[in-house]
Amino acid sequence: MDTLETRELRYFVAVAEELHFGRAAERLGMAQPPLSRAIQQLERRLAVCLLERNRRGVRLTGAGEVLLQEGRAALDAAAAAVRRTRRTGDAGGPGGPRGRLVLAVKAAASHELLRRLLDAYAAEPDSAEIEVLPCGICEQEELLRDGRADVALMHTPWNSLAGFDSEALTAEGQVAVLPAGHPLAARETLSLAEVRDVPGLPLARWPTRGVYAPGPGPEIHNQTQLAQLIALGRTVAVAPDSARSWLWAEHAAVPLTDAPPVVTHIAWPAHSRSLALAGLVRTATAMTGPPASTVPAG
Amino acid sequence: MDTLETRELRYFVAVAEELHFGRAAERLGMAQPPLSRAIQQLERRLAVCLLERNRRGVRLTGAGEVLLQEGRAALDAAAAAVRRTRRTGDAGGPGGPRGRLVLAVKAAASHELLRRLLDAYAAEPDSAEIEVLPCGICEQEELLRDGRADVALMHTPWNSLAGFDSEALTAEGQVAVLPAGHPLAARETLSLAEVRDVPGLPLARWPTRGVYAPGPGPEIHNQTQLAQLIALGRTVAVAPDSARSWLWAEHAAVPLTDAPPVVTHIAWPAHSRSLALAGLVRTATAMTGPPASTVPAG
DNA sequence: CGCGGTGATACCCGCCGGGTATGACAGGGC
DNA sequence: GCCCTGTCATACCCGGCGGGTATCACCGCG
Repeated sequence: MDTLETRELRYFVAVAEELHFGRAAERLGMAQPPLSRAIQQLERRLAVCLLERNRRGVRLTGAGEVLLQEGRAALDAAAAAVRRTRRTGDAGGPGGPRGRLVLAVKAAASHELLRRLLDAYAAEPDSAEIEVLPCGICEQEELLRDGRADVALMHTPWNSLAGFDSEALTAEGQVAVLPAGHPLAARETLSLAEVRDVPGLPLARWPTRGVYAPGPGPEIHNQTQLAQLIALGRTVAVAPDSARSWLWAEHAAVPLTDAPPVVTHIAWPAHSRSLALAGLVRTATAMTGPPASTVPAG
Repeated sequence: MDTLETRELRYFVAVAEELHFGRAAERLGMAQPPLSRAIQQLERRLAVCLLERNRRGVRLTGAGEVLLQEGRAALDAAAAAVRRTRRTGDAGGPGGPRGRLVLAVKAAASHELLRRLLDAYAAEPDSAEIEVLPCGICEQEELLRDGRADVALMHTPWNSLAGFDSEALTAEGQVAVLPAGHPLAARETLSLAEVRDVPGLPLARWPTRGVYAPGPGPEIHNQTQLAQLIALGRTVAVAPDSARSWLWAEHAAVPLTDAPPVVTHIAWPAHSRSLALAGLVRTATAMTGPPASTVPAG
């Protein structure tokens, strides 16, 4: 009628991502014919054309693009429902997830802040157990959406806070991270423009909101890989001030004068009602200074 | 395995809301035994106890409360996927919902702003058709979540922007709306405290984020009802300045000195990629003054 | 012109979602 | 104490449909 089963969404998303019925069916662990039929039924029920079948491949229509986007969100929501329910079920007790709270943190970022936060929260009366889930660059948003995490530390402008509740915690400047021997490493300060076009030293690219900007530099997936590439003199990176904590001897950090500040936020799914989460957020905001910088949404 | 069908979510949400298998089954248009079995299967698959069956009724466990909340969100997301896909499918064309855009507006609020916005947007080159969906107080959030609307005008602090992208448009003060003959109606200004305890004239209550605060005053569901009750001398209300536009002769408006300002935002589901929506938001922000007041989330 | 690779069709089967009938059990009225 | 009522659970059956296999229709290509 006017409701979609998650099975149908799963099927469509698979096809829309693969743009190939056979591969999609394989990914779903099923045969191709039933998948074709399911998609046809879907299109008939929605009375909408989702895919354009040219011989040789498949393309998405406008409606298909919308369903891909919205369907992913719906699947994430369903997965989140399962995960969060399971998590609270383990520990039991009413009033939301009381026993365990999964905190997603970019690996090796916000290290000092994280330590202080965990210590301060553990000292609170009846605090929940915090499981720290280290994640790749820019992965926090996905983890929050699909329920693998309950709360995350995010860094604007790298992460997007869209769709989440959040509180700003701290702000910091940015530095250029260079090979120690590089001529620019001796400078007191640098500008973004200077760093951007160092001859023979392309700027490393990491994803902003999940997508890599085009450019000549290498695509960075984790901080170790980045450190190595810099140490090898293959790239230069722009990173928040706190990155100094993981620099090697072969690295040099030079403050940037005109880079936007990096703001660390604690973020969680909108409308979360967990007591444990509320306590953690209260601890975090109280710790990093009173309501100097809070987000208006609330 | 580790995925929930929307059917199962629908069933559980019905039971969790009714707290009664028989009534829930009736609401779902099915018999009670299969519903009982479905919920049992659900609990077994999640390996979590969701309901506490005392003889004489049913109660939610902590996990059950979480699943109710998350399940509603997932069902909304699935419904939104259907609705938005259908809407764009009608008009066809790639690049997101191009043909029609549904704008949810509190009936009779922001009237002047709305008119200007619609006029300005219609004047844009290749603008989409805007369908205005008038809605009850505080209903916009639900409409955006389940896809009945694509974009909404919201008013903090009445509405919550949590979970949405938004841009602030205008801010205005608030006034007390009194029966014209009332002694306080002659005052130049009033304070919230003065309005709150006028003898024999309890403050009208309308929902903040969907829930009514407790109090002696009448619960307001729409603006006409409110206007009538005020005119009859049964209640007094606090309303934004623009409410003056719908006042009757029997009403009087007195500015409040210490009420928080009401900010009108244009809000839309996070991560929306519609070109038409982007155009509307651009028009709205450009119209109400340059980037004086924008929300940081991007 | 045959071959490979695409998605669609035809057909069959077994599972499971749903219905009906009934049971188990507790509370309340008399 | 009794039975009656209202609740959810169990037992059993059936039909639909989701999924599999085999095959077709079509096109591009060497």
